[in-house]
Amino acid sequence: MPRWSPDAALRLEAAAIPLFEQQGFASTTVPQIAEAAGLTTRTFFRHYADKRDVLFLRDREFPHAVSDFMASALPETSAKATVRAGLSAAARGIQNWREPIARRRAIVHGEPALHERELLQRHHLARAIEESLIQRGIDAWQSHTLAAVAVTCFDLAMERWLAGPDDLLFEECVTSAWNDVRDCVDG
Amino acid sequence: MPRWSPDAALRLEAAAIPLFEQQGFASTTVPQIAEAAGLTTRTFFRHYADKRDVLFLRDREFPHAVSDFMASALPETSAKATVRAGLSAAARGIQNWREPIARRRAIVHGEPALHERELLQRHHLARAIEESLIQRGIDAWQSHTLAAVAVTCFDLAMERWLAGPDDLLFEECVTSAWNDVRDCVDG
DNA sequence: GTCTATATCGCGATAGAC
DNA sequence: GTCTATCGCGATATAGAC
Repeated sequence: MPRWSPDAALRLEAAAIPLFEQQGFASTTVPQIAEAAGLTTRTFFRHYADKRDVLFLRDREFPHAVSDFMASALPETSAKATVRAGLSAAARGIQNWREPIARRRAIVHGEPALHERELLQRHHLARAIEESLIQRGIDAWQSHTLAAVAVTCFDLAMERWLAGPDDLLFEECVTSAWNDVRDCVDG
Repeated sequence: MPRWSPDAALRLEAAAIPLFEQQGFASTTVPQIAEAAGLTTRTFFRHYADKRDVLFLRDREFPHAVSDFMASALPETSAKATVRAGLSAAARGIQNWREPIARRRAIVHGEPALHERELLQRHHLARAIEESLIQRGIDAWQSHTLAAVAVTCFDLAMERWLAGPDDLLFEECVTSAWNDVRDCVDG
């Protein structure tokens, strides 16, 4: 075993979230977070680019997960079907995480600086989807458009899911959101 | 005439943009910008919440312009038609500003911190559209969805417009982007 | 790990506009 | 006088340099 716990990033995240909830993001300092995690300020900034970043640890794996999923899809599947399958898979993957997601969302949406960061993360997700589609031989512009539509639908579905009852299936929200978008542009 | 020029915010913006272009955003300090505008650091922060904000002066009027336009539309016009008319009007409004928009875009997209801010601005725009639609009696969820689709299309159109030839009409790009989105969700 | 620059903001004072 | 925009000083925390 190493002298220091190897999960410093996770411990810092676990220390930060309750502090943000109790005192607010702005009035929580990085030294406070580091001390609560039993680490130093310097260590915090070695794991996270800035104070906001501690709330986006999980998001780092998303682009990787996207390219893994897209690479594993059957080559003959259409671009739209592939993307929809990916959205469904992502929806099923987080179905059991509603409560922590909602808590984190409350923090993020309560602070413009954090909201900004989340929107950039969503943009990076769109880029990952776009690149995977291009890898599959899809036209660049169509890939770009489809990726933008996908993240828009996912976001709409997320809002509907979190606003609904406890047993609501995220996957169904994705389908609803997709149909709503179609009706919007079509009707 | 007042002792101070009343356009302090504009002068700070005019001073900042060339500095960002020449030295980069990160290595330009607020005191530098203030000095170039003949003002003090403290004054900079009274007009702008942070250093990034100086690049988003124009965006402040966008939500207002949206609600003005939507309020002036005929009540019997459908939600979709109203939004599409709004996008076309906005497209015509900036048709002659391609070069400064492209320059500003180069700065913003070169710096993640600025890109973040732009994405938040786009989100506020979507909220403004959404609220105007609700004012017109449109269902809340449909307003939300339509607003998200609208900003997505506008953004796609902007990219296509800036990537195209000098005489390309932004309004046509909006139509193209809208059709592409429809084909994506429909096909 | 330590040191330091600089972004950010609170407070009090000032100077003209009306 | 009152109001508003500016200035100067100073304090703190982030964030990067060494």
